[in-house]
Amino acid sequence: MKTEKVDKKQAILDAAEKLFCETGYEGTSTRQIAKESGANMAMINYYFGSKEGVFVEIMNERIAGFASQLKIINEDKISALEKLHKVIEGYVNRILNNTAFHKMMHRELSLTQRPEMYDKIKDAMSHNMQLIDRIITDGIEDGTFNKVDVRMVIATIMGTITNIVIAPHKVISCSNFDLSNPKDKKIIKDRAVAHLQDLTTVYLTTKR
Amino acid sequence: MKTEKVDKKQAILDAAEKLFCETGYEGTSTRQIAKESGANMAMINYYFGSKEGVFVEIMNERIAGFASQLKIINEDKISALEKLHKVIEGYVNRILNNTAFHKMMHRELSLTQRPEMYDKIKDAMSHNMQLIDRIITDGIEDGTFNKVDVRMVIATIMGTITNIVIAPHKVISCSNFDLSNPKDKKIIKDRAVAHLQDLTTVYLTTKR
DNA sequence: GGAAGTTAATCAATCGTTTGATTAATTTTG
DNA sequence: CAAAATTAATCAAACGATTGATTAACTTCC
Repeated sequence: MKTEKVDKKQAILDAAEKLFCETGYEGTSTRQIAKESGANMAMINYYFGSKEGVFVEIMNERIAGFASQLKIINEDKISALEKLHKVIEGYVNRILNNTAFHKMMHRELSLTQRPEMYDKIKDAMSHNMQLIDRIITDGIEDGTFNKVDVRMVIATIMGTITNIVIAPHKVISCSNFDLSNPKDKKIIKDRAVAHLQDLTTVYLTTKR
Repeated sequence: MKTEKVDKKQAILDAAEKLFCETGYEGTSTRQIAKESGANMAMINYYFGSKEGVFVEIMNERIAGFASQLKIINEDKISALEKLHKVIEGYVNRILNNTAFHKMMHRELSLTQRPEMYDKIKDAMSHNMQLIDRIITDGIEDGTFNKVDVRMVIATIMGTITNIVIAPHKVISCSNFDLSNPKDKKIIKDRAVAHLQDLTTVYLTTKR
């Protein structure tokens, strides 16, 4: 008997992430998840205990993948500006390669009903923020960067990317544009990186 | 007999907006709305036809208040940069004075289940975007602004503000900070306006 | 044969909505 | 003017449908 060994557990996670992204956590029923993943409803509770268990698992999985990526940058013997540009490129890439999850995460940040999840996301983000904060602060202290409102600059960098993901129509008015299309995604990625690198270069290093 | 004539209809709208913001549309039940507003459950359908009717009414009310505000700016005989600074100040003020609604609107943008609502929000935003687009484009054409990726600059301005509203912990790490506290809100407002005006000034007008 | 995986059937709880009745205010009529 | 008719507002109760979760039986596999 050749059962197609597509891991049911993973299929549930994938389907749930897709649906949670599209219609929200409360807007998605366990029956939808079961149908979309091809698993029986009871499998959700069998593997994850509850609907929220699925959600928590997705978030934990993704957040774990967060931290492992940006360590090396800060050890390179390159200028603060180059470091920042590397971070921007990495950040844009990761977020635009995971737009569904990023939307989900951001939406969860704007709700109050799962405080533990809010804190978890906040902690995961603050890690990245501290990295950027350190890069910019170092640049200011060694005189290569202007004195700026560091946290606001970070909010600008992250906010720009998030805004592009959630409201791409702001950037591309073309109606048949689709972020899930690899070609369109590449275009947006390049534009976002170019813009943010240019912006930070001018704003942080222009003598005035 | 002087019954306290607090309009039940408005009470429902107020309660619903508060709850929709805190726990999302799907996460809020009509029973909660009824309880919070002090109205009977049936009044929701009596006045608005359905739960979604309440939601649509809230959005329409708010979006209507949107358009009426920014007309004058573009007629002033002031420079493109001054216009942009005025727009930034107005935008920051409006969004930080309506953080709850703005969160709700932004969350709705990231969902796919109510396309008409998505389009409605998109249209309301595009109006403002065209205004900013025009200001920057004019500045570029008359030579006072550098040639930049206009839509990306807009995404940066709007994204920064949205990011501050939804994730204020990024800007203020102080734990007992509260955006609903007028004093704290004023501080954030001023910082956001100062940052964005400084950023746009440097980025758009620095000769290079 | 027993642990792990899978299924259909079922559970109580909650969902948004509707109902029929009642009250209070307003308008019409004699 | 006052009785009658009409309207708007409000209520408790109930509706059918759906929710997340659980059960118990069945299958698969080592």
